[in-house]
Amino acid sequence: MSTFEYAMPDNPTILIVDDEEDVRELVGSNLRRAGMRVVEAADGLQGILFARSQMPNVVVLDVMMPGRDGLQVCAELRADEVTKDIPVLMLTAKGQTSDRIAGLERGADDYLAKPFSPRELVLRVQALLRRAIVSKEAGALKEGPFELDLAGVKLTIDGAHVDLTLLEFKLVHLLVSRKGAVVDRDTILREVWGYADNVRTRTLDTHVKRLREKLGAHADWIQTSRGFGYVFKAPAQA
Amino acid sequence: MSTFEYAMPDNPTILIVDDEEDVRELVGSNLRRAGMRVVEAADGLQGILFARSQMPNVVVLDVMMPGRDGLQVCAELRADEVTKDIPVLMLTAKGQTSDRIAGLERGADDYLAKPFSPRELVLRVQALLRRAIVSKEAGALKEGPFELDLAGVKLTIDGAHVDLTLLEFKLVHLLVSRKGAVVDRDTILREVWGYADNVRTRTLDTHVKRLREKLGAHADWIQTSRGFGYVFKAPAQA
DNA sequence: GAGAAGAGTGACGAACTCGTCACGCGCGCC
DNA sequence: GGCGCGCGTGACGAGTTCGTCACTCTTCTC
Repeated sequence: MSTFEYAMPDNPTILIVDDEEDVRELVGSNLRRAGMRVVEAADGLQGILFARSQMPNVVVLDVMMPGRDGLQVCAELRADEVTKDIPVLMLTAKGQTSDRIAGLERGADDYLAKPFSPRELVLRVQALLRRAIVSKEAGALKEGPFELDLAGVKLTIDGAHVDLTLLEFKLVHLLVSRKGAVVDRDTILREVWGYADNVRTRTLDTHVKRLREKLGAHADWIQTSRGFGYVFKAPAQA
Repeated sequence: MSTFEYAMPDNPTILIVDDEEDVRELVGSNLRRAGMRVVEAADGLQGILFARSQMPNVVVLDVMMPGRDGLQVCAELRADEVTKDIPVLMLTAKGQTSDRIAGLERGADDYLAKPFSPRELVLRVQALLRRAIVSKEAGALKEGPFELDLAGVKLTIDGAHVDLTLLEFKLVHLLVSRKGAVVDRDTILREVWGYADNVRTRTLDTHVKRLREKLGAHADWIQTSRGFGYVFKAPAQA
């Protein structure tokens, strides 16, 4: 069984907030070795300022700090519209469950107790980065040869633009976003056309036909589930 | 300092995969009490089947199971296009760092060692759900009274739906996404209409007029910068 | 195999979308 | 203040989109 591999963002920025220089150095060098750009803040206030100005991809945040502690910093990041969505991984002494709960309640995404394996730290940061990737891709959808650009209301298949009407785009978007699952007729009519349930109409059939015509050789990615609805999935092999 | 609060998705679905019925019951009752819908699978294979058919919001997955263990299940979920993005939280016996590392390497998002606090479990599931919320919101844009749903190609103003043509939607989307910045005519024509630079046309003027008509009382959010283009910004006060 | 039901298909026409034109209004410069 | 230019406006018409209809084909059940 091979190790799972995700693509990483190019040179992600990680902000380390810890008053202990040796911890910053340990964490920093390991993250740099893993291909990340590291910014260091020596206290909570500096951490908040850097989070706002640098917009890092992940914040690694020590709980025990003089002045503003990690719990306070996390709460402030979450309360600020600019930084509220930045993933936060908290470092703590070999603390109790109650400490971890306090952090999670303040919006932390993950927790790691000192002393920790540098390898585990890197992997946890990478797991948080993966979630950010999924988030970034929400404005686009790629399945098989199909690529939907939601902002531009554009479909391309194997790199070639396919000219769709708005209704056709909504239809293929619904089916692609539920790839592999049969979407029943009432659901399609409700979500694409805004119809109530149990409406008798042939317009869906007509639009599926028109969409398939435009998909050309890839028409068979949209398959009929008789008596139920339609499903977007790869054609069976010959 | 008050506890941080995030909105939760309506009735999220959590899939629990564990061969021990008492663990499934403990985890399940706590998640249900927290407002979540719970699906249970008694072994790895059933877990994979349910993940595909139910598309849960989070999978809670035990490592130690006869037959297909949690590491294998996680790897298979990640290898499958349909389930690859579902967040996975792994449960293990009081294991070593090396076990956690193996799970993270196979694509798990989080880890919790038995015995665990039910409160901590709920919070960690909620943290994973929050990440899913951020992901869902990437397809929306909100500025002042304007809300654009990119996936649905829908504009609402102060909660009221505004019926736009595709071109009008693209136009308002471009302006809103650059809120406060003047977008010059050539840029608008290029990005919305696909025209080359220096095209002489009045169609933009006409469409801005039509869009303003549809915006009614909010027409003055779209302002003319004479000789340059248009800008989306809050109207000056009287 | 027969019949019923569901989906595919081609064609029609109403409604909508979009670009252009010509006139009028407003702004900025001399 | 006058003039020129840019933008607003109403109207027109070509082209497109969309829903419906009727016929045909396919699938499923008895």
